[in-house]
Amino acid sequence: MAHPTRLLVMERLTHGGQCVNELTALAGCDVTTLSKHLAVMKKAGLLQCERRGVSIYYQIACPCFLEFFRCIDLITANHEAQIVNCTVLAC
Amino acid sequence: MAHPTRLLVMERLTHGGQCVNELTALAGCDVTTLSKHLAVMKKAGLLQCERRGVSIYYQIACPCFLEFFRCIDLITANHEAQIVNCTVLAC
DNA sequence: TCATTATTTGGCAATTTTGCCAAATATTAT
DNA sequence: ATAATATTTGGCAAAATTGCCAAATAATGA
Repeated sequence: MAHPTRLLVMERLTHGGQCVNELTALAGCDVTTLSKHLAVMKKAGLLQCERRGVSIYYQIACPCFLEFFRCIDLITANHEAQIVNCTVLAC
Repeated sequence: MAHPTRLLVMERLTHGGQCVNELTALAGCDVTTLSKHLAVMKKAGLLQCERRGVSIYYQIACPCFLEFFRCIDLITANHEAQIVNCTVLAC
């Protein structure tokens, strides 16, 4: 999951399911590239997908994943603060 | 952080700080390899370190990181359950 | 000071991951 | 059945990461 494109997709999916097409536009890469990213994350258990007509919608498989992003945001915010102000903040 | 050795180290560090030497023994790789892993995670803001005499102790920089592991454990447990029993479990 | 132990850094070959192309598969509408 | 749209798969070159060696740096104790 530690790939910029994958993180972008995951963060987008925390706001609701999306089809491959739309995620591709968001990521700005080839559709086959994104499809493979999605396949890897699905296999890992991070995503589920369901077909709706002609499109396939991906969504996050585990609600607790939202906490993960909150954690990451706190870590990076904390880290920035350390770099900029040289102070350690509780997070 | 998405590397087996790094995950192993991070999980170990959730139980308290450790010096490079001990973490190396745990990971079973060259000391220089582990040192580089630690440097990367420190630079990313995941770890802090402090010298105590001759050794350098690394520790997790952000308490909320514990939630992350809980989340990952839930995802993988859920995923296993889906593979084995073909049922979707709440997590 | 010198030797010893702990850790980091530079360098580089080996491995792994990524990303695009071409082709295949699946669904829907005509 | 055929065409059009959406997605996946196979293949492979390019890019990134990893891991070990040799050497450097840091602290401690004799």
